[in-house]
Amino acid sequence: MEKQPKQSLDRIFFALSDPTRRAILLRLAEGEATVTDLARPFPISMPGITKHLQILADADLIMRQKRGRFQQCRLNPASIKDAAEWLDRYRTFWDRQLDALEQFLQTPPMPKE
Amino acid sequence: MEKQPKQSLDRIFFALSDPTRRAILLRLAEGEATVTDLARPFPISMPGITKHLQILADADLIMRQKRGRFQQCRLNPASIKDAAEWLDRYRTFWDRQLDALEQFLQTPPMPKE
DNA sequence: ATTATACTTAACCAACTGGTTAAGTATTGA
DNA sequence: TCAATACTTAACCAGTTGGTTAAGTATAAT
Repeated sequence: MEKQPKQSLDRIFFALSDPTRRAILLRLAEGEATVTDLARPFPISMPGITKHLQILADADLIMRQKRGRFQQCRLNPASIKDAAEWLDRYRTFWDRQLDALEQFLQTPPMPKE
Repeated sequence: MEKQPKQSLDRIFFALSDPTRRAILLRLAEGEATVTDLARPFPISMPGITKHLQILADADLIMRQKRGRFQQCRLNPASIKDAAEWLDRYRTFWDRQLDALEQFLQTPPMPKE
């Protein structure tokens, strides 16, 4: 049913659509952490956290690196920009339309000449 | 399994995670449109489009209004800002961490005294 | 009054999500 | 060497998604 491979933005926005994953990202914004660290605040089993991390990694929002027994997780600086840029582009259109709407609704305050 | 009601950001980011829905939003950024207008570019049945619009409306990204036979759809100026603000906040953290990382990696160019 | 238009609703389907428990795999500490 | 730690993988489950077709409901046009 889903034919073409999922686009990067699809995966990024989807990853951001879950509150646990957003909380993990905000935690990682303070610095890198192990999987157990990341799991601690949540009432979710370790495999559950592993799955969330997989989704974040698939979206290139985080990077992982094994150090001994520990898996260090940290943010990936590249990916978030794509989402922010899409929203910015969208916001530009949006503001323009909003301006047009206001202009339309509002009687000109004083004719220019 | 999902207990608490879905948060606004959850719905917004989820709505943005599908390319058809993002395309619909970009189309609506050019001005309001009917459901049939919106459906035209996509190889998707009308009920499929109706579902996408429902998801966009649930996320408060669009508003709908019946005019005769037609359903006029337009952007909702309020909702997108939430997503953009979350990303901005996130980006701030991100940049800060990126700076810290660069500072750490880089030998100080010249000792201060 | 009938027909065409512009949708929506209902019912279905395969695939995926977000969670679980149980079992497996490295690595470390004693 | 053996047990504990820090995970991951596998298998399962109920609910959701993204699509479908078929049928229903207003509204408009003839």
